[in-house]
Amino acid sequence: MKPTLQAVADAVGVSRSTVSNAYSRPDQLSATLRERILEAARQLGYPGPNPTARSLRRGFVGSIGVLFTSQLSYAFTDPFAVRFLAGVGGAAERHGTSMLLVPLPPAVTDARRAVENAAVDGFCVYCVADEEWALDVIRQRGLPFVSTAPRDNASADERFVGIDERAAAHSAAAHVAGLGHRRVALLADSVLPDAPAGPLTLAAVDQVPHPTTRGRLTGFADAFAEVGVGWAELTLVNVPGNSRPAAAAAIAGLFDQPAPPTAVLAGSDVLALGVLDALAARPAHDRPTVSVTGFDDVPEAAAAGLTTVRQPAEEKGRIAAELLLDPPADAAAGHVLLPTALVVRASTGPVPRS
Amino acid sequence: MKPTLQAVADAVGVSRSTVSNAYSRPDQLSATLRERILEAARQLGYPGPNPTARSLRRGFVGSIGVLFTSQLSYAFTDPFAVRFLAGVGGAAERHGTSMLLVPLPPAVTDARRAVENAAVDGFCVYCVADEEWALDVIRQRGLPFVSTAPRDNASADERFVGIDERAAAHSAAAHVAGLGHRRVALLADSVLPDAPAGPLTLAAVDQVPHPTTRGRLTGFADAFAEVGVGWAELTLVNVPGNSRPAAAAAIAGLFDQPAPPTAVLAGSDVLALGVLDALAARPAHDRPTVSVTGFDDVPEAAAAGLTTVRQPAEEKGRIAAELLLDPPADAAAGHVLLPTALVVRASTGPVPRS
DNA sequence: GCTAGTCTCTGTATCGATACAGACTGGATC
DNA sequence: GATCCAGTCTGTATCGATACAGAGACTAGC
Repeated sequence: MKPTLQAVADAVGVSRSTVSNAYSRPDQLSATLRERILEAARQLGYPGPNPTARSLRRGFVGSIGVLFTSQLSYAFTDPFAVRFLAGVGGAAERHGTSMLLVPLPPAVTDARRAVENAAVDGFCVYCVADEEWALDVIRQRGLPFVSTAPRDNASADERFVGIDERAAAHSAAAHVAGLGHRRVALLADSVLPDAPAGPLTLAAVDQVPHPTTRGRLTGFADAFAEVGVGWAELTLVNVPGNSRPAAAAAIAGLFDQPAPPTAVLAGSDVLALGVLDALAARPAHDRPTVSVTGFDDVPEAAAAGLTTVRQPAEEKGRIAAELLLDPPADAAAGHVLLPTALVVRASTGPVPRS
Repeated sequence: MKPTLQAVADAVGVSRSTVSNAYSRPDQLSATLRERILEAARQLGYPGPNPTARSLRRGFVGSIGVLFTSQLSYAFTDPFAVRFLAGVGGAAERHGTSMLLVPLPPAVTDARRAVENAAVDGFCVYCVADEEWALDVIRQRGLPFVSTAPRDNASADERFVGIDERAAAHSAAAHVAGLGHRRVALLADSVLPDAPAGPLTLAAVDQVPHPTTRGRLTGFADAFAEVGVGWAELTLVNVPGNSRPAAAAAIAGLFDQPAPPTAVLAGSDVLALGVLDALAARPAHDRPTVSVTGFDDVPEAAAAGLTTVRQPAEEKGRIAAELLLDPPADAAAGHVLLPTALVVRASTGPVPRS
């Protein structure tokens, strides 16, 4: 059907190797012969070496995988994820490498298979949930990877780019505590798997399984412990899924309770924006003054006047891809902590006198 | 190094074929033998069939390519492109297919090579510039593709999903014309390749090379022709690149001219938002009242109160992927025109009395 | 004139799997 | 007891290229 490299070789009367060299190693043959070969290829409609066959023989593919442990369409909805992807894309582009986005089916068995079958040279693991099984598969395949979230049993030689979640969260909470807030709600995505939306009682913050969420909640708790507010006095609110409507729904009832929180610390900007939505949805005469903080500093946060913790999203993606594409010789350099900064905007203020 | 399928076969004492069947065709062997094989594979650390070798033999890859004729990092900056990608991603996910984002180097020779080398089963071509060369390569490779923008020499059997650019643009312009505007600027990205930012004189709209841009500009011109304003009376403004700052820079000087436009029709929301930025940047006492329209209805448009033409971005991506992944038997069904709608918001109003 | 060295090009082995035809069992059918 | 058949498994050919060692031809140097 489609001509192969052999067909071109036969047409020109040279060996297959020579045709291959005409494409991949121009210095291995004379310019005139090379031109003759390419011309013959053009005549025959030969589209160049088959990428799959070439990858098999060469032992690498020329593309890196990005793994989201969530719906692929969700990834494009999350502004932080999009900035991250932009960073990965930029680095990949500079490196002449493609990006493979691998959707993971809900069932773990199928998802494992998807990771096993991805034709890539390595993975950037952007996790929104527990992804240990995925790393197992990647290790088994012998592929390099970079993870972007802290993990409980990460080994020292694993490449990583991320932030100090706990310290970053602390900065936001300390700001809110400094404004005098003592009745505070902490809002986070999937605090416990399958927990319902709304307030959730948890004996200790250590029980939160997902390391990122645990890190942020711990940072929040740290800051309030410093002003004498213990974990048990904080209201923990679970949101199943990182979306504005979900956050709005989870928080809505809270403001109608006897002693409602005067501040809400959210584990992401998306959640925080959902809290602002919930407040905005109330009639003006029944709208409590609540301080709200987010996390990430996505583009929408600035427009909404949201106080938040900035982390460099695009940078994170860029560095993740670079750590993968040209690994530093020094193992320590493979562990990158990015700076974060508290960005104070209009969404936080002193406790209103009631 | 890493065990191959052969190694597993040897360990269990069966043929390579049988091990292959254990993975890919479980009905071809007894359940007990299959279990023995998978167990041995686990023992040996065999990560499952090599994706590349499998693809070579089977003749397909299990992933589709998305081609942007622009920087990959740019694609994630453009809100419309992001929604499009979300649509493609959702469809790919449902189909169990991966998405390969292929960055194209600036030089055409290199870019051709990139398209030749992409290991995919087909392409969604999201073009922001002339992409005929890319389609040539894809056709030569014998791969299916779906394009999402009108093309001048598209053949009837090519799959396509898009909108009636001209009619959609007409609806926006007719709205503005109906408000009484007669001094109007048309703003578009890359009207002519390499043209400088700012006003551009063009004898006729047919001279615009890019079909999408030409379609929209023609629609704008149509509506004004109907109220007696000819092409020559419209101010055409070129923006090199679809970004807010570029649009702001290109339009800025226009409002200081003798008879400034009372309305600006932009070829995309991003450009329109740039116009609003340019206006907002002026001191309040020197800020002309200008009606502005966009195109696409990206999420930011609603927040900015921008009058625009809505086209279903995510739907476009979804349908593009579906046309690629399960092609309709009927060729006519492979050509999908999506509906558009004029969304009137605060950014357009009657001509101010001066 | 002979050895070296450089340029080109060829031939064979190999990358790691899947497809497909066929061989072998053991029981059901008549 | 011969025939058929379904259920399992094997063996060989093949997918389309690249790597690498080596063969010829040709120039240079002494």
